[in-house]
Amino acid sequence: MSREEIVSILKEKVLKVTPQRVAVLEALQGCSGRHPSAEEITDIVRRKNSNIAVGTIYKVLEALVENDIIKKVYTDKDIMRYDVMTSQHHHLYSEHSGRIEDYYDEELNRMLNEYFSNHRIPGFRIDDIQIHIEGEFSDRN
Amino acid sequence: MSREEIVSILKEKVLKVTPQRVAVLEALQGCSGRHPSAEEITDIVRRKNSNIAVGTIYKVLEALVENDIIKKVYTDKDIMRYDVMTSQHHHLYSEHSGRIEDYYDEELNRMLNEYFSNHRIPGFRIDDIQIHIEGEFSDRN
DNA sequence: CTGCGTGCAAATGGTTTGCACTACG
DNA sequence: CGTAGTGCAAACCATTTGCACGCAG
Repeated sequence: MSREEIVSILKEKVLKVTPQRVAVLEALQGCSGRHPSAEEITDIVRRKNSNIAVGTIYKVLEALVENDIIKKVYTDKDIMRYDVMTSQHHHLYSEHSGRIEDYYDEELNRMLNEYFSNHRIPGFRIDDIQIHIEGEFSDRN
Repeated sequence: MSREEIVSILKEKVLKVTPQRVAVLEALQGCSGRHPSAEEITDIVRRKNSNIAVGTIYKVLEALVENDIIKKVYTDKDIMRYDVMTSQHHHLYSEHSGRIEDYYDEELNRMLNEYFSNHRIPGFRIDDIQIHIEGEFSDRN
């Protein structure tokens, strides 16, 4: 996602293109797969760009979430984490280290989508399906 | 889960059987499927039983989570919610109302378990698989 | 120009913590 | 009896909010 792409995404959603919004998106994009918290994003932006207020980070993140540009990652902790919106994927969680990693699996997606189109849930309209896989990373850290 | 069962579960985990722990488990059990927050649990316990300190609620919940008697429910909000441990099940989330409902589906469990025993994830040991189904409840509120 | 977006600092509120007291085993 | 558990209130800290100022469209 180049700066150009970021700008066009923001324009498409009729969001004003500000240096802060671009910087936050670049930060998120830069550590894609790490699912940074607001604090980590603040650090990254401050290191690379000019200063930015913490309140602004939260307001920017809120605007991006609201416009479906990024997503909040579901966790069992009280620190929110964020994810750039890419194609349908799942997450590997390590309770032990707090690490959350993306898991892409087209075959799994096909299987799930087929399963749920054949097994409607009465009284519920499905918008999105995500698998939370809990366990432990072994070889890597 | 009767009071007797609750007592035996606590004893099995070598946790002291206190009125507070029993009350919290009864409350969780009583609104199973509602996935109450710490505050809701406090209200329920205070209504039925004697007074209980908020700090105690959190300490009790922490002990129960640590001993695999209950689970934290993954959310994208900063208010924690809890779930009694029952057989493998999934969750329906309504972003709109904040409602989280259990979804039991044996066929789905079989499919997932089979899929992941045939598709090991390199460098990751799976302990638990849970599907987060986002959407909207229609007929019921 | 005009209002949306930002910076700053104070407020909020769920959760945690420290410590004296209680009661389970 | 001794120690894990509880009550209470203060502390914590991620997130939110209000308001004056600045800049994107």
